[in-house]
Amino acid sequence: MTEVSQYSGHTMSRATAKPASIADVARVAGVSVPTVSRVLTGAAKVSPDKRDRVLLAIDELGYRPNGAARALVSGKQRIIAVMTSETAIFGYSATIQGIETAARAEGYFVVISVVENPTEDEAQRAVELVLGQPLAGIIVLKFDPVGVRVLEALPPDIPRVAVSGEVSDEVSQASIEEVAAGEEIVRYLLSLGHPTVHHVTVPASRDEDHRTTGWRNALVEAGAEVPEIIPATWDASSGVRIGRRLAADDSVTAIFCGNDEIAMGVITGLSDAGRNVPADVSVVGFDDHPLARIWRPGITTIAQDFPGLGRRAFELLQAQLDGDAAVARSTSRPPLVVRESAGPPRVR
Amino acid sequence: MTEVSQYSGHTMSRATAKPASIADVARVAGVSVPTVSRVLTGAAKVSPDKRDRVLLAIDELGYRPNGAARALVSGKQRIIAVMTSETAIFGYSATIQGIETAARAEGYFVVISVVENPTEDEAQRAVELVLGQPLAGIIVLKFDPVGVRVLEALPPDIPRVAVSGEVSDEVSQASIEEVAAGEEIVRYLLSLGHPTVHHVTVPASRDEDHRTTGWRNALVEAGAEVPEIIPATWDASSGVRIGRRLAADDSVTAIFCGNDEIAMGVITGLSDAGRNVPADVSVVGFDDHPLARIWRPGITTIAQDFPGLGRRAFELLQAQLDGDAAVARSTSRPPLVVRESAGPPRVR
DNA sequence: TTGAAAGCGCTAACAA
DNA sequence: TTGTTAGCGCTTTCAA
Repeated sequence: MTEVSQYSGHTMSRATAKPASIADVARVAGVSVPTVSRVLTGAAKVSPDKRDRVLLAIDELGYRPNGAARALVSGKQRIIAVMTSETAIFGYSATIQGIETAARAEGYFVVISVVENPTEDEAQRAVELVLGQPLAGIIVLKFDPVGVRVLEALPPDIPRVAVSGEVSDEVSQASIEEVAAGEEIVRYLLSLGHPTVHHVTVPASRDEDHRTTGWRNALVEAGAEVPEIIPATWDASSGVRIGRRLAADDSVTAIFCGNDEIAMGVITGLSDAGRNVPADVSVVGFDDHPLARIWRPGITTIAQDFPGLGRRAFELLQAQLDGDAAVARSTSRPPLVVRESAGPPRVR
Repeated sequence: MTEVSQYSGHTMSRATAKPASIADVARVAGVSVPTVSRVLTGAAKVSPDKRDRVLLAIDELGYRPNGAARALVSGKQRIIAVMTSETAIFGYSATIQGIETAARAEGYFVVISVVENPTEDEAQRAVELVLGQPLAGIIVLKFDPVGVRVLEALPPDIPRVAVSGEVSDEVSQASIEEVAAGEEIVRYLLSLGHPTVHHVTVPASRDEDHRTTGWRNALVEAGAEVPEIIPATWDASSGVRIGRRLAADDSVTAIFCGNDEIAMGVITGLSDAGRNVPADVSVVGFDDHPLARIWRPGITTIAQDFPGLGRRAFELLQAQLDGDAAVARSTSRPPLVVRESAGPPRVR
């Protein structure tokens, strides 16, 4: 139920009158245009007298410099685009937040460009549109196939950084060592005495994402059976359905989920079906979602530092903007966080 | 632990060579600049012959129109700024997502401007910086005090829309009927037989936020005692501490939380202290967080349509951009969603 | 259908 | 210290 009401009136001038230009200010202040510019930018000395008149005129006219004109003449853009398939999912929004914070500290703004489908066409169109804006550079979130397509569609002469995804020596990249982290959490489960570890995945940027590779590595290394992968969607409810299904299978004693929200869903599904976590089944996640700590049982997980990831991506981009042409890579190793959702298997 | 590695090489040209201009294209194609422009914009007929040569030249040079120049000459900006204190918290990110989706459909981009502290100074500085960008208009998220400050700092001649917060007839506003929703969920609790309802709040845009007003209204209307308000932070862990504390108080049988994440925290705190939800204490939230459905017990809550809220905000802004100077308001009534976290009080 | 000319709002280079 | 001149890259008259 939505309602829209109208209040005509008192703001008629807002959209109609065109904004004051620097020439208007110059006229009102009785000085030349460059003098106004000098006051604005502080690039050169202006006599106190004229400076005051300029400031007065600016105030009187409510003048603000035109960003497009400034960008045009200076050739410096202060906007960077983040191209992504998602903005509201935890990992994405936390990464974007990290980018924004780092960018803001350096005087840059972040524009969001969402590309919904991983098709060549859509990526192409999105890239063309976004390049129509006055951009300094682009950060591509490559958590999923959309990022891959976007990177392919990007022309070669624009500064860009990839976040996560496949390693490449063509493009600078900020990432988290997911393979090692996946190995670590699976080894941890194995060390608890589980014969093997089942794996529920979230949608990935390619056939197999890095945490899945880590899972497989650890299993093979331990000589454990490698069960079939169970795919989930980004929606935690898909985890619930999977949990209910898995509850019926007695051979399932440990489950490694692609992220914490899916882990929560799986735990809920398991509990709904009468299985206790971690007494009957151990479940671990990935990411360290803000709610992972307050969930009961607390979710054992890998603490991905998404804001830090975003910050590192921005730093890599900034290096390019400052003229450093080298392709660079920034990685970090996320720690295992042990809580209560995993334990030894029930002795049978 | 972060590691940065450098791969010098093959991309040296990227940052150095300056991009091709429309004049370059004209020269290569052997036509005049306006002809290239005509091909680009499709504004006028161009002979197939020249058109092909232009297209070829564009391709050869990897030419892309300069966004700043276009914005300057056309006077039309395609970027709208969202000014907010937060981007990663559920309600904020879901609203921003709604704005982005609606904006993208109309060919606009969204730039994020985060203002961390609700001080006049910081709001002023943020507004000045963001207005230095080529913006079409601004959407201010007024879920908290930052939005209020930002709105005060905004010059009068820029198109703007407020999302949520205090009603005003100075500025267009998209909001959700929180007062009525707050009343409804508290009445629901009262109808279950609870003598009164305690209230845990999240940080608000003013002394008392709308859902709190609704809570108070419903209590007063029913002649129930109005307990002291318990403030929480945005962090769900603060809810856990509050839940533990409240567990000791036998008079607390129903708790209305400012959002679902706090409700989850409170439930966890209550459970940690040995109290059962909803058998011993009923707890309800607000927002309908994606995890509210899979939490156990499922959280009874108010389903705020944040993406819809964002969409409506954009539509209001677009009306202004299209020359409609009237101040308008768009509201919607969010429904109560009954799950399992609330029930009748235990008979004593 | 095409090109020449003008101009968007601003900053930078040059003289005065 | 100041003003004049030029020019950023593009679109939009205006003639031809």
